[in-house]
Amino acid sequence: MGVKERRARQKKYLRQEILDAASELFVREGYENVSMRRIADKIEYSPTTIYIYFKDKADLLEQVCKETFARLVQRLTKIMEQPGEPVERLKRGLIAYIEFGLENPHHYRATFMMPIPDGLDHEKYHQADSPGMQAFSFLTRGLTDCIKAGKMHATNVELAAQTLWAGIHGIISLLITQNTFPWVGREKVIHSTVHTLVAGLVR
Amino acid sequence: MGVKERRARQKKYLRQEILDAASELFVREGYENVSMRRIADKIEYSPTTIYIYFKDKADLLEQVCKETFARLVQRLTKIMEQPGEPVERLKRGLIAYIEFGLENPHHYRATFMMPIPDGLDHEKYHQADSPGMQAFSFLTRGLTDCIKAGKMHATNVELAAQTLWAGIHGIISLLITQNTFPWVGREKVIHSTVHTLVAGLVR
DNA sequence: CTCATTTACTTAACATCGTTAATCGTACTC
DNA sequence: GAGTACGATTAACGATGTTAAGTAAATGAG
Repeated sequence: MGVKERRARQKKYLRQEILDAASELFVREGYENVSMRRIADKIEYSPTTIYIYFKDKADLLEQVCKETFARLVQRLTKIMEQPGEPVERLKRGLIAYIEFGLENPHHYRATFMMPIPDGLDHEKYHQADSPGMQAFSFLTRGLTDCIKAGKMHATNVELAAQTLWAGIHGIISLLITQNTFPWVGREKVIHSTVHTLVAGLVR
Repeated sequence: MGVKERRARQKKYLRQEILDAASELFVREGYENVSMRRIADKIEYSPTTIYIYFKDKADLLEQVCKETFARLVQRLTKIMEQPGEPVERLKRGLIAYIEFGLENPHHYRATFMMPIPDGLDHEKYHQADSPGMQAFSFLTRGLTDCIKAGKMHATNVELAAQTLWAGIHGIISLLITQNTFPWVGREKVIHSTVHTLVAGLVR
């Protein structure tokens, strides 16, 4: 009886269709401008159907972001596998992270610039296998590589990684929300941020 | 005929009352959890009355944030007036900015972590007299002080200020939204960020 | 084949939101 | 005292996220 399997396959298919529709709307408009009804319209189902596949709107968009951040992890993996000078490699990773954030401003905003829903999720969030945390772990890995190569003093690696994260998150989120600010130049300020952070850590 | 003046005074008084009520709710709940109706309830007026004094919800909360950021400007002014070593003074300013952001997470989020409403505000925002920009100008001032004192190379000051802003904004916004993340310690990571940025710029 | 159960989905509705139009009442002007 | 300007209100619109109840078809057992 492959009937169970077929049904499961169909469910999975619709689930993905919802994710895709939500993602597309989400990319064009922001989180708050995407309504459940519009997503439902797009896939030509009733709005309540979505609630069979996802707990609520927050859950749905969390899954959407998860998909997107998985692509970031792929990109970072590729960079980290490349040989060469570790500090340069770390810098390339930072730049890639920043570019990713600017390419996917709505996803980035949803995952890192939204208040974490108060509740008991204190542990559910920030699990090691979540794409966000995987991306973060690249920082610590890149840093330890630098230390091993003697390019950096072996201070608190975790602290350094968090400092680095703060820095690149800062430039991403500012460029996203304050895009009418008279920046001295996007590329320039991105490069300056990365350079300043790394220089400050190597010392 | 002081009648016109009295009316104006009354208007101003109610306007301030609305601002205060909105601010108090705003501090406790987030932007999205404060409704016009609840603000109206608090001051015991009808919801539509608010629209006589403020264009819409965004306008009202913008004014609330303006008030709050004016306090930050005061604080920064006090710090910048103090004598002493300019790099240390700059650092104290950065710390004060970060502390302010963490003390007023909702106001900070509303002004710097929200998508700028698309429209023609491209110039209205980022006016030099807005408290946000005034606060930013402290960075350039602090940096030029350092350069004058020979503590820093005279590279592009504007670029350095924007880099600094990105960095401190990063740690503020991350600590606000990702407060369940296993930080190595709030104070530690704040200090590390400031130190790294300044060290990276002085080089 | 028949009947009961499960399953996927929809319709209807609730509470709440920001906001506008129409209206009311009163304090002012003349 | 009549007319007016203005502050505030009531009622309503359209839209939101979400839940409860209902429907119709596919599935399983006898």
